[in-house]
Amino acid sequence: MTGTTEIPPPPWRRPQKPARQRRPLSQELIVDTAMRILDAEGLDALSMRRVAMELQTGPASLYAHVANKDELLELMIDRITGELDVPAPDPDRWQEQVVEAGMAAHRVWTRHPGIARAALANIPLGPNALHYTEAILALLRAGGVPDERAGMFVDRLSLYILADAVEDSLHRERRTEEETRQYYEQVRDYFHSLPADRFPVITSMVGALVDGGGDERLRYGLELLVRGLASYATGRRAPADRPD
Amino acid sequence: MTGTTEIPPPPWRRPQKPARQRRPLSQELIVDTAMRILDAEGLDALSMRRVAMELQTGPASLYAHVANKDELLELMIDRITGELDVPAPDPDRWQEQVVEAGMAAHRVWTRHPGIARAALANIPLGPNALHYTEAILALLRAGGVPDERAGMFVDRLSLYILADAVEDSLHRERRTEEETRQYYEQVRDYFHSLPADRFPVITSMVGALVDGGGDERLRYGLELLVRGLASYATGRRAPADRPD
DNA sequence: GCGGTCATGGGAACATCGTTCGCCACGGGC
DNA sequence: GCCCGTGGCGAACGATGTTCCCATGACCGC
Repeated sequence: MTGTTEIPPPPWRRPQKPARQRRPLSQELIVDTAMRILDAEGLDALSMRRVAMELQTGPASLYAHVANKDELLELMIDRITGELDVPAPDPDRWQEQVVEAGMAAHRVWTRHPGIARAALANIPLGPNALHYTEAILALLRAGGVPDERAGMFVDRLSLYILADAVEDSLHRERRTEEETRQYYEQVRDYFHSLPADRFPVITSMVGALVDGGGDERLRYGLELLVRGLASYATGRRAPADRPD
Repeated sequence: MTGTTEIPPPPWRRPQKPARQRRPLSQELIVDTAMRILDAEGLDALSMRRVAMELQTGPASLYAHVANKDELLELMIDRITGELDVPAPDPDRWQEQVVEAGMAAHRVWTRHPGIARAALANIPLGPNALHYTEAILALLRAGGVPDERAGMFVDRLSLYILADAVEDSLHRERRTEEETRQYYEQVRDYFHSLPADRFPVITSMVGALVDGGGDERLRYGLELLVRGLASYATGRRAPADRPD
């Protein structure tokens, strides 16, 4: 804060003072910059030193507002959890709603490249995560899922979504889009080149093994989980549980 | 240079030569010792230096037999994949068989603490992994699952198993058995202390959220996936797909 | 036999990383 | 008006994966 009765600064000292501007360095500011680095360059580029540099200071300064890197990651994860959104329950469409919510959550995680890796470590329990859990549970309850089933289901669901996001980030980080295509081409050829007598099943179904992009696989897993949950329903069959 | 006409070694230098025994340092030997360290102290303790120290040499020596740490991890993962086992297909029990195979695979991964984290990065494609995939696919085919479904299913199944193993290892590494119990106690209390008007669903089903150990949760997820897969069956209902 | 070549073995160093130590400057309470 | 606590931060510590460069020793063509 520049005082009210400031003396006219000597001209040759002029450029130094504004460069040394008093940036009040708070936990929020630190998380802000960390998020910016994460979104732009991924988790591997996020180091304490990098954050400090962005704030034009040394790494030691951060530790006054953040216990360590793990806490910083937790704060970031909690903030990201706040971006998760769940639709209002529609009992007739609960299965599709759960699948769509899962797809949306996956999109949120991959929007911040690599952070899913850290999120897998700390089960989030902040207010944002609670709201999300509450909303999913409401969806399930509206669909008639008994509580004992629903409780564990949300746990398994978020584990699956995070795992897929982690896998995505790990693959994306070492290959470009084009290299990934070539890689899958090679895998396909490799499968085809296998001896059919030792791998009769694999060689006869290469297409089913390697076809399908990330989104398709993700959705398939979500559907497996949801239909599995629906299969426990005792009396009435859930609406979407018909053969296709 | 020790010439051909070697002078008789001084007695006090004697014990040095056998200690400096020529250990021929091969890729297999490196993987062996790395596995020993992993099993005894976990993935975090596994560093190039640690492996080199165990072999009484410097870290640089390893790079003649192993391109880098990632390749070493890949070799270890491939070896571990060889421990995976799948029962011979019994068409009447294919659902239980898949679940049991999943539980067994999880046991293999957690027997080598932390390695699942690395396995999530590199989808294994070595011969051992192929045999495993082949066996699971045979199980599914015997159960009457169409190929297009089965292909993606094995992918999702192993992703889920690995994810659960990763979660386990991450939690186990920061807390002892007793601390974990206390931790869950705290979570339970925390859930109970939440305002019921803002979190009506969560507060009314705390038990369903926190109860159940790791194995129970793992099995539940496996059953979700398998029952989900069975629900696609068009004609006949799969044997185990009855309400309970 | 013998000299040269080349892969293996390894000591030292480099570039990072997360984190801690100790000092500096400032600002509000006695 | 002094004084002490606290935020800021340069420097350093210990660890990591990896590379440089040199010594050693075995093999191979002459």
